[in-house]
Amino acid sequence: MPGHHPARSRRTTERKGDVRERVILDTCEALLARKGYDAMTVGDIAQGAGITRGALYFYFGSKQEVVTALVARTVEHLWERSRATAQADEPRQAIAAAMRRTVELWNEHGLVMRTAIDLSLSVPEIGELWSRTADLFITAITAVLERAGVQPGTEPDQASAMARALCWMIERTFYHASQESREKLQKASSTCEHIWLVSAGLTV
Amino acid sequence: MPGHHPARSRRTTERKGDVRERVILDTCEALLARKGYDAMTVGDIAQGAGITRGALYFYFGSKQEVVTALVARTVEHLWERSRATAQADEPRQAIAAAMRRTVELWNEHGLVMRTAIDLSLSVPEIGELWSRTADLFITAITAVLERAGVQPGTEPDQASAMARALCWMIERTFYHASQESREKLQKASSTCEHIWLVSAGLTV
DNA sequence: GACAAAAATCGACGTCGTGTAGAGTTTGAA
DNA sequence: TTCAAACTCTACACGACGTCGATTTTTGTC
Repeated sequence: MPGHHPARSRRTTERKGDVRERVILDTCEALLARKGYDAMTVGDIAQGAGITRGALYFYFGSKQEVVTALVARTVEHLWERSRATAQADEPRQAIAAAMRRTVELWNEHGLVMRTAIDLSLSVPEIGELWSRTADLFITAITAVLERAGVQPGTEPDQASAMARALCWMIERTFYHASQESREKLQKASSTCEHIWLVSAGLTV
Repeated sequence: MPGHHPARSRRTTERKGDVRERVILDTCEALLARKGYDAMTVGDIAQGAGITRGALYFYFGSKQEVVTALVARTVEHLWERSRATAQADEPRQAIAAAMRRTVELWNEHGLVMRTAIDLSLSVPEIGELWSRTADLFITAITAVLERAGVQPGTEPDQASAMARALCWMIERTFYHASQESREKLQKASSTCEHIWLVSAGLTV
């Protein structure tokens, strides 16, 4: 997101600015945890990164751009992880694996994910990023449901519609649980997994 | 929320200020729809209500207080409506009735409800208001689940935990659907109802 | 209907955070 | 060495917020 100076591609040695950029994002993440988005000021970020406001505006055009870059960095990581996870064939296993992975993601990046959700409305760029991420999950859930025998086409239990609802359930449940504690997150995961299983027709 | 002058209770004739207060909230709601929370300024609200900024600060201490009052007004209405709805005995009927009512509420007050959700984090007062509202729904869902035979105590399918997850599913699904169209809202409702039914063990 | 108290309104002010401008310094490749 | 780019800083202008004190209008009472 270094919008100002386009030609900083193909390069072996790391520019000083690349480091700064990373430090800025790290600082932003820390401040987000400590003060929250509204209370966090551009001056705070700059100070935390050891530069002045003026210098920060060389890297990012606004406070929103900083946070957008932070979200982008995190979301990038989510996508990587999603790609890396092998798709199990057996629905029960697939569901268990997916929930396990989701718990991990929220444990590691809960703060930024919550921020992304919160800012999805006011910062369209972030909204886009998050919605693309959600679509990834919805697609995956849909696949599992269909493999478990849920009809792809008939309303209202068509797989994709159900997948969407289940995705929002997981998002919101984890959103809240991740604010509390790891234990809550684990319990929330169990509950969501159970509902997912039942919805897939895999009753115990 | 007329915090400034406490002793305005028991009164038959309506003060001029009571009208203004209502006009301010109405204006705020309209602006919220047109520009969104961030873009909406205190000056905008005042101008829309036909007064100056200074006058508005006589009624409310801040922009947040105005929106909080608006949310409070709406939430009050939700509670009223919830109380008025008779609790059907038969689970299937109860679920159908609840979803029907939820669709109505989101159709009428979707904008303010979405705003309440968005500001739950940054405005603690609103967070409290909304969380209390959610608890109402969770309690209701729990009751239905238990009446349908879901164990109240055993993990992870204890009724209250499932109810919480289902509540968040409905909230988030309706949140998104109500931004699109009434049709989407209706479809979303069907899907949520289906998942709720299945979760209650009332498989078709 | 007059009059005092309360309610309501206004305009001006100080503060804070944002984003921009321009000038100066460092870095690195030719 | 030199020159352009990458980088940094201080200073400024703007907009929104919230406060203050003075002033006008409304309200209830005699």
